[in-house]
Amino acid sequence: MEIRRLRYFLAVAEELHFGRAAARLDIAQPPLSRQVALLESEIGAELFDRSRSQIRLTQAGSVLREHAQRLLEQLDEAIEQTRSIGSGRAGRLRVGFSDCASFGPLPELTHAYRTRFPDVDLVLTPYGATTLARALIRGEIDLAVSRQSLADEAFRVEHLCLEPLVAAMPCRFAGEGRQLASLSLLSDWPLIVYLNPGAGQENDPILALCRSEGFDPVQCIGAPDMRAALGLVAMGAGVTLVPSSAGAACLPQVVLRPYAGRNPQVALSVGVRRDNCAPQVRQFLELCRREARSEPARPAMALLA
Amino acid sequence: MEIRRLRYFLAVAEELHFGRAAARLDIAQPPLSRQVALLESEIGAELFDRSRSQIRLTQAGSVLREHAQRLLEQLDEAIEQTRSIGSGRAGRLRVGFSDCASFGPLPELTHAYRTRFPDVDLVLTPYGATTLARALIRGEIDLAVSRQSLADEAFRVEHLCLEPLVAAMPCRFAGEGRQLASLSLLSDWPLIVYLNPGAGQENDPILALCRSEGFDPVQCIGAPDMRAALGLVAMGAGVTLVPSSAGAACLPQVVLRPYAGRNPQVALSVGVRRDNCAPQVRQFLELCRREARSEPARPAMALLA
DNA sequence: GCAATTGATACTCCAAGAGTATCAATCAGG
DNA sequence: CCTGATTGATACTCTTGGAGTATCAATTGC
Repeated sequence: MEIRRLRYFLAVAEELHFGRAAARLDIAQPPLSRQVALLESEIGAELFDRSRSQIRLTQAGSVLREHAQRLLEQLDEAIEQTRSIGSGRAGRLRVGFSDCASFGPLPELTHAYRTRFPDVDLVLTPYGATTLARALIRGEIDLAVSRQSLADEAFRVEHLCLEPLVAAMPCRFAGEGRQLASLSLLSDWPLIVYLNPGAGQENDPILALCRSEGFDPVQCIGAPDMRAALGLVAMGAGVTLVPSSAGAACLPQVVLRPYAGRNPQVALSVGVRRDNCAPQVRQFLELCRREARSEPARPAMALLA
Repeated sequence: MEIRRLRYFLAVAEELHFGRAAARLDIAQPPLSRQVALLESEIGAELFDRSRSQIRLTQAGSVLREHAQRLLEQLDEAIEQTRSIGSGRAGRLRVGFSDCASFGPLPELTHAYRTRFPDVDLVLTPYGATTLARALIRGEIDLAVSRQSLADEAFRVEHLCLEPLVAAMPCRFAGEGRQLASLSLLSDWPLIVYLNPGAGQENDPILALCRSEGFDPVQCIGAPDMRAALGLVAMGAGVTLVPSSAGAACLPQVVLRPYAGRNPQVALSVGVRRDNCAPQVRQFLELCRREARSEPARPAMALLA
């Protein structure tokens, strides 16, 4: 059974005239007659009553016509839907993000993507820092957005943006100035670290930064994520460093202060499995790159305005 | 788009292995790869992720697989249904009958047909004597069963059975004997005629029979159908002649009496348009012929037993 | 690093579909 | 009742496209 025969049959069933049907199909009449006859012998049923000059559908032909019409419509629809998904206009995109990625450009990016691709089902799932990479490896998500490094052979990682770090400290610790003259001014308070909760605190990049600035904090407190770290700061437990965009989620008891000196420009990065070449992924990443170009990282001072 | 490509694609989607899929389809692997590639370029979407040694379905492929599976099932079902109707195992058969055809072999015939072809929707519609032939001409029914003659160039007519006529008279008119010595014994009572209500009474075959037996009834009363005629007999309005099988519908005030002499053996006939070669019609008529052979008309005396 | 597996490619061959010419049957009109 | 027109079927040829064989390239597992 070939679709062509159904199409030919349907044309004849609608025109009830081999000549007109052939013209509509843009073929000659004899092959049309032949194909319909082949269809009839294939099914084993007369589809047309040719006893008069005006042909008519038999019962069997009438039923087949309805089926054929429905089938061809469904086929077109299936192809169109498949094409949409293949082009990235439709389908599904699963983005996992670690908690501290909620701040920064991700909300705007997802909004832009949804606006550009309203028929894609964008599934956003928060993950803990340790489970995000695993979800990406297992294929539970297509994209992983995180501030942690997603270094893995199987991943391709792009930076969404680079943000300077700023000091987060309780209001009552904070001095007058808008900017800390040096990061070492924080050395008297406990340092709250949170970036790699899975790994040991000793490897934390914030702690490493402090050491490179020439001091060791009096104490090091681990927190599972940035939000928890800011909570600890609000409670006066210590100080920490956060990306400047974290200001959006800052608690009233906390002030953010840029500081002079070396600033490692913490990155928000997006990871994707190298073997994932889904158009939805590709287009999301392209959108990321465009946004990154058009909207450079806000200067650290902006959040104090 | 050709069905073959969908079948090939589905095989690969299920096996996730071109070699095994090709073996299942009983073709070589290269043409299978080619056809799948052609399907992909036709749709304009990658259907398989071939980046690893183990191929996988893409989103688009996964969606197309579901559609293809459903479509192919529906196609098979459509063909099977069409085939059933074309063979006469399923479909619809519209039988019209005039009232007086309810008596005689029609009930048993329809029952036998329904038993033999349970999937055919047998539509039985009663018609008045005048509307039956019109319905057949218009194609509103496939078969017309009637005791009237359905003579028309466009019809093919077969006799279902021949039945002797018997006299129907009110109990109080009836004499002692089980059989009338002669039809002319009825000459003193009004004759009720009903066979051709559309045509004039003068052409009624019952009246003609009486005349050929050598008498004119004292009066001639028209009735629209046999049931009405028997009602008139029950009310003592006169006498009539009915097919012997009418005993089944006889009222208690009426007795049926065979009579000696010429009996025109009224026929129950079935008419069909010559251009109607539907298998349901053909098989119904074949059933009629078989029944007619296996069950000859009951002798008139039987109904008195 | 090498052998094995697996899908893609190049090329040939054949079958099936499409075109041309023509026939047969039906129907309308004189 | 005959004739011409219409319409679908048939015979034959040609071309397109699908299938087979041989082979290559890439990936994977030992």
